[in-house]
Amino acid sequence: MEKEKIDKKDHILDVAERVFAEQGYDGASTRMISGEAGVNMAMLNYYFGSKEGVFLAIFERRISAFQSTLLGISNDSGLDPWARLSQFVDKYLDKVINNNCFHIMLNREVSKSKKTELTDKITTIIMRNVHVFKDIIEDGIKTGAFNKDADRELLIATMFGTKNYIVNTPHISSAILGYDVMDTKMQEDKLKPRLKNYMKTLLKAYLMNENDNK
Amino acid sequence: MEKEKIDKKDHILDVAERVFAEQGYDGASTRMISGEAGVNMAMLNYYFGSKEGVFLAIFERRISAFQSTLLGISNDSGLDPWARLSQFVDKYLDKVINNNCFHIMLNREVSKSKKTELTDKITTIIMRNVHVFKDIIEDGIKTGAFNKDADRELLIATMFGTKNYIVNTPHISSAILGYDVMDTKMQEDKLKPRLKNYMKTLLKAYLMNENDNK
DNA sequence: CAAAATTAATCAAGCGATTGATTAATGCCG
DNA sequence: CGGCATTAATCAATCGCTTGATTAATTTTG
Repeated sequence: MEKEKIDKKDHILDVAERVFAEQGYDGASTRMISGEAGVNMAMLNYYFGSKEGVFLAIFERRISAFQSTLLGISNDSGLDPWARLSQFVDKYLDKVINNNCFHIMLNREVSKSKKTELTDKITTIIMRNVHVFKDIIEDGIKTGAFNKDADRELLIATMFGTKNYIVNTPHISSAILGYDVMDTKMQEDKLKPRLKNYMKTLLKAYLMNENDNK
Repeated sequence: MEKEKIDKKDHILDVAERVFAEQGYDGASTRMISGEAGVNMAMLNYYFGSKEGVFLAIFERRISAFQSTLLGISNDSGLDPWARLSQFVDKYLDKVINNNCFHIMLNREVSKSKKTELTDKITTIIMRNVHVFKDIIEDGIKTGAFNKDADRELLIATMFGTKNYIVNTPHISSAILGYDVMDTKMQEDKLKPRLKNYMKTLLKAYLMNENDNK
């Protein structure tokens, strides 16, 4: 059959990513995942070694692509700070909303207040994104383009926190916005442009207004 | 023994709240909770009926106090919009940071993308806080105090999202801020005043600046 | 003593993981 | 090419363990 023969491993990871986002890591069982993926349970261990192996494999798959996206932004050092920041917002929000299941899963696990090997690993990954953003902000402050007494660290919380609120708690944000934020078409037509525009307006208001931030 | 005889039920709920925040609902076992609370496992079911009963009892205990806090703010209709907003930020952040374990636990469960009876219940609770905030914003826009083309819905995401980012992912925010955000003393001395001040500056910049938000 | 509180022991169900057997795919050699 | 050997993929069955919950017996309390 000449039809699309998507890789079976990839298919399992797609399903697992969704189920982990739906139920959480502990709430999702290997039987659930294998059942919904239409494969025998033993295949998960055959391919990925263990349940945690499946979880980590989902990471491996997403991270590399994400890293290259980020690096593409921070390397455009020819641009002025605001253009770089603007580009970061656009590309970052695009990527995150496209991979919303992954980011729900990721942030859910890191919100355990007890440190584990896994939360440490996730923390490291997230901090890479944070540093790209922070570097742009600090560069802008240094060159005088951005307000010098802006709170850089808490602005990070606002940038990623706003995004998380929309993406990670879909029931809440859907109720607030009035449409299903998990729906792909809605994301493209409404959510993405609105969120991008809002985020840039907010950042500009805080970083580039005339008032003293005190 | 005349020593402090704090209610045993309350003690169990205190411990359970912390363990749920540390491990998540599914990750926390009844043996863990009873063990750390120093009571027999069967006592959980004796007092609260089931594991879910413990979870819900934690809610009951926190919600009523929280509601009165919120109502106290929205009823101060003599104040101008900015004063009300400012008061909301202060009181809300105080309350949330004091009960950080509860809010970690709460947001963690609602970030499951699959709807359940429990996530619906939590969504309803969270939406009450959201409406208090939204009413203040809309009132301010109506009276002309706030920028008329501000995105009210996404500003909600920023207000609660920024807070969540700091409170719910303590490993991340501690790494960014350079101190332990779970430490009570640090919260009082550094986190609370800084976050309150930042949040109000950010809101003012977005809602009350001169530039057109387009 | 009677009621409430507390305990250890036990239960069925579900968990992740492994097993050994079976089938499908691939490689190798004459 | 054709037949055998080797590897990869898949399966049902089951392992040992942990889970949340319940029991029946015991202790504490008023």
